[in-house]
Amino acid sequence: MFSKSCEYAIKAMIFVAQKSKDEVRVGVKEIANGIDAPEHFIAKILQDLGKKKLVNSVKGPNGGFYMDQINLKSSIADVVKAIDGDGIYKDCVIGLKLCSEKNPCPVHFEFKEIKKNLITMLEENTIADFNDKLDTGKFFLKNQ
Amino acid sequence: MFSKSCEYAIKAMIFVAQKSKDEVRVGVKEIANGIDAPEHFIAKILQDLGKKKLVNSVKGPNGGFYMDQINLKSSIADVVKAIDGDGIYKDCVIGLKLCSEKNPCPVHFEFKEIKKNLITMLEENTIADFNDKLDTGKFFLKNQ
DNA sequence: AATAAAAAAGATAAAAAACTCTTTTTATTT
DNA sequence: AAATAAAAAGAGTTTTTTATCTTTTTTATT
Repeated sequence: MFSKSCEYAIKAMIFVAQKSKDEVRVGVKEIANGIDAPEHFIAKILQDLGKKKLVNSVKGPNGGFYMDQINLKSSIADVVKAIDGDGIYKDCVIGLKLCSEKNPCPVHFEFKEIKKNLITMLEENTIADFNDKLDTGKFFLKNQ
Repeated sequence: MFSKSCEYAIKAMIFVAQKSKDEVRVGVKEIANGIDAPEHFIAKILQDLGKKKLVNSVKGPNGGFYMDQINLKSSIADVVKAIDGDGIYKDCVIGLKLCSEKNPCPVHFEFKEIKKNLITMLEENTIADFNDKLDTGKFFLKNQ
C-alpha cells in the first residue's frame, strides 16, 4: 500500500511527536532505534519531512528533530503525500493514464468508494491523535 | 496499491476473458497490444497466472491463452494474491512484523475497516463481471 | 517426417527503491 | 574563539522490480 519510506515516515512522525515536547529534541539515532529503522535511511526521510515542513529540526549540540503545535496537526494523508506523492488521489488502480469518470477502466467505480473511504480516513486522523493513543501504552511502533 | 505486474495481470485477465471464447485463444502479442503492456513482460506474468491455474494455455500453432468457465469466476483477489501475495490480508500497514489485534500499531484499527472493505470488494468482483462491463463499450483497458 | 507457430524457460539488462557511508554546514557549549 | 555535536548534503552500494532478449519445448499443420 505504501512504500517502505512512507511506512518509516509515519512511524517517525508519531515517534517524534511522542518524544519531543517543547524544547526537547530527538536525535536520528534515537528515532531509528525507536521505530526499528536503518539510521541513515531514516535520516534522509526526516530531511524530506523537514523540507516539507512536517517536522522541525535544529543542528548542533543538543539539536535534533521536534514538532510544534502545527506539525502535530498533520494528517497521515499529509505524510503520505509528502513521501509517496498523491498517487492514491489521482492514479488509476490498474495504471491507465487517462482513466476518469467519463473514460473509466473496468474497476474504476468499484475502487472509487474504497479510495474515498481511505482518503477520508487518512485526512481525518492526525499525528496528535496517534500520539494520544501511544500514550495509553496499548499501541506499539516496533516489535516488542 | 498494487505492483506493476499485478496491474498488468488484472488487465490481462480481463482481456483474455474478453477475447477468448471457447476454443479461440489469444496470443501474447495481442494481449500485450490490447492492454498496452511490454510483450515479454506480460508473457512472464501470464506464465505465472498459468501455473496458478488462473488462465489456460496451449502451445503450438493456433495456441495461446484462454479462460474456461472456472477461470472466469476468479475474483480480483485471486489475481492479486497470485501476483502480489497475500500482503493486503496479513501485513501491517506500517510494516510491523508482530502487529495484531492484541499488539496493534497506532494505525491498526483505523485501517482495519478500510482493509476489510477493500478485501470484500476484491473478493466479490469476478473477472466475468468486468468482462460484462467491457462489453457495454463504456469501459477501457488502455488509453484510447 | 518436416516445418512452423506458439508458449515456457532461462538468462541478461535497466531502472527504481532501499540502504550506507563520507563530507559539509550549522549551532551550541566551553 | 575553539571544540564539538548534531543535522544536511552528497555520493555511493545493494536489492528488488521492471523489462528485454535468446533458447527450448510443445503441438498443430503441411
